[in-house]
Amino acid sequence: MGLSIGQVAERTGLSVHALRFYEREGLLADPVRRESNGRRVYTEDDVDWLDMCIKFRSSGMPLDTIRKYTDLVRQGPGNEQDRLALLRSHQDYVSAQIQELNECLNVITHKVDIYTESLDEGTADCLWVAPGPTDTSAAS
Amino acid sequence: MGLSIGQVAERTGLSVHALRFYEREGLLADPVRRESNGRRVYTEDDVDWLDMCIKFRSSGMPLDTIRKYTDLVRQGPGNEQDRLALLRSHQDYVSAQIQELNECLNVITHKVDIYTESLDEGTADCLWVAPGPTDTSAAS
DNA sequence: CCGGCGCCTGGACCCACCTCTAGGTCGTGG
DNA sequence: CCACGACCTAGAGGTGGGTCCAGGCGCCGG
Repeated sequence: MGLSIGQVAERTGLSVHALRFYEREGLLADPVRRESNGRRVYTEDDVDWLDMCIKFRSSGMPLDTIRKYTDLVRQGPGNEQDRLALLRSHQDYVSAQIQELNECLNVITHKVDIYTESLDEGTADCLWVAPGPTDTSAAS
Repeated sequence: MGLSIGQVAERTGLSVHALRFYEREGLLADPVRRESNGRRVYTEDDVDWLDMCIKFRSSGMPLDTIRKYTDLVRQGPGNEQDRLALLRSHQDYVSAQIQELNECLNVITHKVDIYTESLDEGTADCLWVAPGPTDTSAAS
């Protein structure tokens, strides 16, 4: 049931270094148990928590905010509104990000299409393309 | 028709510093014209190009890659396949990002829902929630 | 008994991406 | 005439998020 840091690294995809780093940074609810020799022993719950942290991170939550959330959880019941607020705020952030990325994707796809067409038709000229929908102008 | 760096900053949302920085980094197709006194004069096309760079950046394209793209464009016609490859690759990258963000959003939304329910029902207990769909366990 | 692995710590380092500073030039308005 | 604000340059500094290294321990197989 106890996992070594190496095993956790393998499961989570985080490096051993990063795992220690995250711990130092206070991102783990409990500071990880140790064997008598000082080696870390992780539980499955630790791994679950880390997976969540990874989701947070990969959706752009700064370590600092993860730490705040962790602190709230560590404090135990009673601050659920705070946790919820934090989560909701991140939820909004992620939604906004997705929207922005979709816009970017549109622009890029538009450009890809133009290049593709031009190449298909051999008219590899006039590839100065603006991001606008009605293109008459400059710069691509 | 000519815009000062300050005006461009305002339009693009980039800082004056960032605009100079981008120029130094070779992200502008042409190295920006100058007035006799050395001040930069931007055209509308420059702004369009910058807007595109911003789209690239905000979708995670590193400056380095933007520079490569810029170089290709600067070289003129003949390398459209290369440009297209670069764009397609970024397109894939952005799509992947969107997918990942959607997964993250699901997880977060799931947690938000759980907290919301619990708070609604006053059962502000047992909020140890795992990211999995069938939650029986630990850590949130 | 030795080599090698996996782990430990603290701190130095790195990278991308800006941002800010110092020190200076114009040009305009009061 | 002088202050002010916008601009210029080169280069230093800062931030976030790790990565890596030196130096060391404990255990295991050969």
